[in-house]
Amino acid sequence: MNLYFDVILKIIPLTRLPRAFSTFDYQINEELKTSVEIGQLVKISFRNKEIFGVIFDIEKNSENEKLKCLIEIVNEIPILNKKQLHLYIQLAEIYLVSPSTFLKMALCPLQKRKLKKMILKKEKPNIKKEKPNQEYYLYNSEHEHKKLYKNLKKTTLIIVPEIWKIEEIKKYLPQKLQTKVVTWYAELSNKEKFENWLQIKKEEETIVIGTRNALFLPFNNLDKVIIDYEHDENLKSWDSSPKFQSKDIAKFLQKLYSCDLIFSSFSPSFEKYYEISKGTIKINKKMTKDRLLFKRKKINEKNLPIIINFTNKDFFKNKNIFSLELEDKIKNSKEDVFIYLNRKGYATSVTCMNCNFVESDPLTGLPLIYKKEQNILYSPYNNFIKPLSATCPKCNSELTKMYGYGTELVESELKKLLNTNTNHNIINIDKNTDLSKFSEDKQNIIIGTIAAFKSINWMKTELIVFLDIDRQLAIPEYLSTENIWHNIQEVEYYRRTDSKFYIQSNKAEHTIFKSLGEKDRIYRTDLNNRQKLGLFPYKYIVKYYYGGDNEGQSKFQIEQTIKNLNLALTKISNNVTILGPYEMQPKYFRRKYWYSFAIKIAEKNPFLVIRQINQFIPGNHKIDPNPISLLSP
DNA sequence: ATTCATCTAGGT
DNA sequence: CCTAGATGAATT
Repeated sequence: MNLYFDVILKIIPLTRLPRAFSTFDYQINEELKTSVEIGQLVKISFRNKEIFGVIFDIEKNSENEKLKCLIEIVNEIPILNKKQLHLYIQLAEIYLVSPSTFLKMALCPLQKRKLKKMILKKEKPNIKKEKPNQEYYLYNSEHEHKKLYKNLKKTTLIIVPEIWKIEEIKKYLPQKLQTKVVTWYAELSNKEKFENWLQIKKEEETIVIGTRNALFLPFNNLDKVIIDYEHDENLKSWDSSPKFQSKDIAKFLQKLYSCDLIFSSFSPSFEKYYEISKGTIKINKKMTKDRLLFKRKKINEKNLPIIINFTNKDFFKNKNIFSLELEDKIKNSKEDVFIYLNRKGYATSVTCMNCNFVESDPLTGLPLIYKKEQNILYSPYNNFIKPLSATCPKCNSELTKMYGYGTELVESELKKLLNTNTNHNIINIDKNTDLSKFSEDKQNIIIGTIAAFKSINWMKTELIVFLDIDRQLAIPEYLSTENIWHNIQEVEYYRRTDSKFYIQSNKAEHTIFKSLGEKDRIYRTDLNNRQKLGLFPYKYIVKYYYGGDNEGQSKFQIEQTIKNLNLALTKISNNVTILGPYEMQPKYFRRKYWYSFAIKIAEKNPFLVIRQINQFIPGNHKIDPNPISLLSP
């Protein structure tokens, strides 16, 4: 074979690889040598299999190494440009994954056969904007929301937090633009992904509406990126690695394509409120003289949510979950009712009313969950099971009772309350919603978690109830206040103006409830608090964590890392502080013991610092920049 | 990560 | 002696 030895191709294989692997070296034969280019899609032999790869770099082979040979160049026109490649590499360094992870997200749907037919266009040099804009679009109604999508042009990427919102946005577009829409979300089949991917590559002008993974598609050019429902936690990849926040990635895209960037929502995130009030991001609304973003409402205004004071005593003594007032409202309702709970399951924990003892898992330290069918307590994180005792193990009091409850208990209580033979239809919604359960002619009473929001027919709903908001307020995460706030605002945004919205709580004095008529208050109070504690958005937080086979080793490992990092930090930046080490909640999870620490970065560009710091992080550690939870792995 | 080879306990 | 499952090394 006629091998060409003086050139090495640095190739990123399109297969999932651990963090430590970035590029692999290949050589190339004489006839292909002249047409080789950075960014081309190529076929390589990797682990005795033929797979695709992307040429990342072309170097001189000074060592005269013997290497495997490139099989073929799939397409002469590069599938990614240098800037895009550079971004994926940069992101890989930040999120501690192999570059192949991001390349796979960009090029995931490529299939062997069809590829040969693929026609790629040579890139046209874009006329780049002098100064790309960053703006906030606040909308208070569907009408205002639609306006955002009225004058879309060229190529626009719209990111929404959940799949079902893709269709919602699509309907907002003018008719003639709707035909140009390409959607992108994980549940598309490989075939659909390939077709949509091709369309994005081929067409000069497309409008892409998708969930967070659409951020990594290789666009030829981008005019505008819109992050809608900007307050929503699902814009964060919180459950799978790489754990990116879409809003962070969008800023990288703005640099790459020099496109406009719009964040929008009916309920701005606290972080964006901070930016708006600081003037770092422009907004489409005028602030008042007092620099308030929202108009104040009179407390007696009929459409404000109503707080029902429901003390622990009511709950324990009556053995009831509804206040009398609520029972009355539910009984007298004629149209749909939506009862919101923040978690599913039967009971969350068992507690003694006398001595406050809580039955907990000895391993994780977390409260055990009561399983009605077997009358047992169990831990969801391991196999720990324990029968429920009638008396408190600590003080022998008989007052051991459930605290916290799920949709099942609400369902059975509702049935008691309403008698079963009447004209209503009780629906318990979990993640797998069956829309056929909804009745057209009967009154629907829907019990659900946040997942139920998409199934509610708001025009038919006259009563909305938040039942156990106290439990959500007790979650020891700094973002929990903000999340509850957005939950309430989501109802406020969607519900009919003549509907009633009741919130049952034993913390009626909480700022959240005081803020219902003057929204700016909760933003300022919570932001003040975050400033004091040095949290986001005042400091950029990065969580590092590690799970080992035994507790001591995990703790030691994290302590070592912090030690090394402290030494390194003197050279990197003075504006970084370390929080921890601390054990995670739950500390035993997926057969590992988890320890963690977090860093707080007070720099304009935190990602530069993160890339430097990551060099001192061992390969077995995980990273979560801008986390939604500091405690859980 | 995933593959692929080697090792091991337990059964025939 | 065979095999399913476990363990571990290597990927250009």
